[in-house]
Amino acid sequence: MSDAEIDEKDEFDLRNFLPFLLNQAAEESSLEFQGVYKNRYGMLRTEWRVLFHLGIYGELTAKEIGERARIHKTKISRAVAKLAERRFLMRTRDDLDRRSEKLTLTPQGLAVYKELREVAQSYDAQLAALFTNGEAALLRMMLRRLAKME
Amino acid sequence: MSDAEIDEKDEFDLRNFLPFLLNQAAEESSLEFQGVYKNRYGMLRTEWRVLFHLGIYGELTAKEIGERARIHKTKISRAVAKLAERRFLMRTRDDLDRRSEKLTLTPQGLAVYKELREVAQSYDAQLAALFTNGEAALLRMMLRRLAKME
DNA sequence: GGTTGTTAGTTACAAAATCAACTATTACTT
DNA sequence: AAGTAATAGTTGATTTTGTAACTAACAACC
Repeated sequence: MSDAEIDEKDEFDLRNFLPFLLNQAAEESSLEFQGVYKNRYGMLRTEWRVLFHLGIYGELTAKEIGERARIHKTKISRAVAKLAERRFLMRTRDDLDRRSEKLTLTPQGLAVYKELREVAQSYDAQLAALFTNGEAALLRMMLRRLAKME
Repeated sequence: MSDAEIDEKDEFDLRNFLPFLLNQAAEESSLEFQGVYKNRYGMLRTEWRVLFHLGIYGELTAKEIGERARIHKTKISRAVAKLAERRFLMRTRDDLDRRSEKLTLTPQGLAVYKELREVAQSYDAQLAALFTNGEAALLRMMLRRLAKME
């Protein structure tokens, strides 16, 4: 085997490449939770995110949700339309700026949010249980930094 | 404010929910690298992954790549077709099992892989520099566990 | 050796994401 | 106040993904 050929066998390991690892972990960890909101409520990923934002923070505009979760406005727009159609949220024009509308969950939307929150919390606990408390806390911190959320 | 209303203000924090955090971090961390393979080579995510698998491991079948990276066979099929069209890889029927074909990079494919690998390595280093060496190593380990890669 | 079941990979159709252009409203500039 | 630019959100066209059905080759069983 020549030196050139040895060179081909490189040491780069995909299984250590952070963007790849993050994607694999994100995809894998989304699966179980996705099963719930998708099969049980016919929801899409952006939809539960919007629902959660409203459930957690109360009244928000589409723009605000988009900024917080870094979701493009067309995605938000379509998710909001679907959630409104299913009577999970209500839109009211903002009288101070009539271009935007304030979004709030309906009682049904809130009920669904609360159910999903339960599932989310226990799933999160299940994932965190793979590590010690300190490790899990560190992981969350590191992910927030990678996500430029801090 | 009634107890019921106080109850609505819940302590669930999306910014700590692992599937959400993982997704945000994955998306954010993919951006810069995506810019390179997308703008420079008109490649899609699945395509660079296939390219990398072949660059790193040498000859593989579509099925093997799919298993290693947990990518669905239709995605692989299309990625392989595009890479073949651009002469980045070659397909040769496996004579022992003529259903499958062995995939290998062409010299051009290998050249592109090497360029992308450079970018990937320096980008990875840049991300890892957000943490201490020990933290980064722990992060990779935790992500592999979450991705069920170990 | 023919029937039935599996497997590798492709293709067709439906669902969803992306990108650009659009409407309506507000903000800025003069 | 008119004209221009900017912003919130929507819509339509294109691209990409996901799902299911398909072809071709192999395996197992009687």
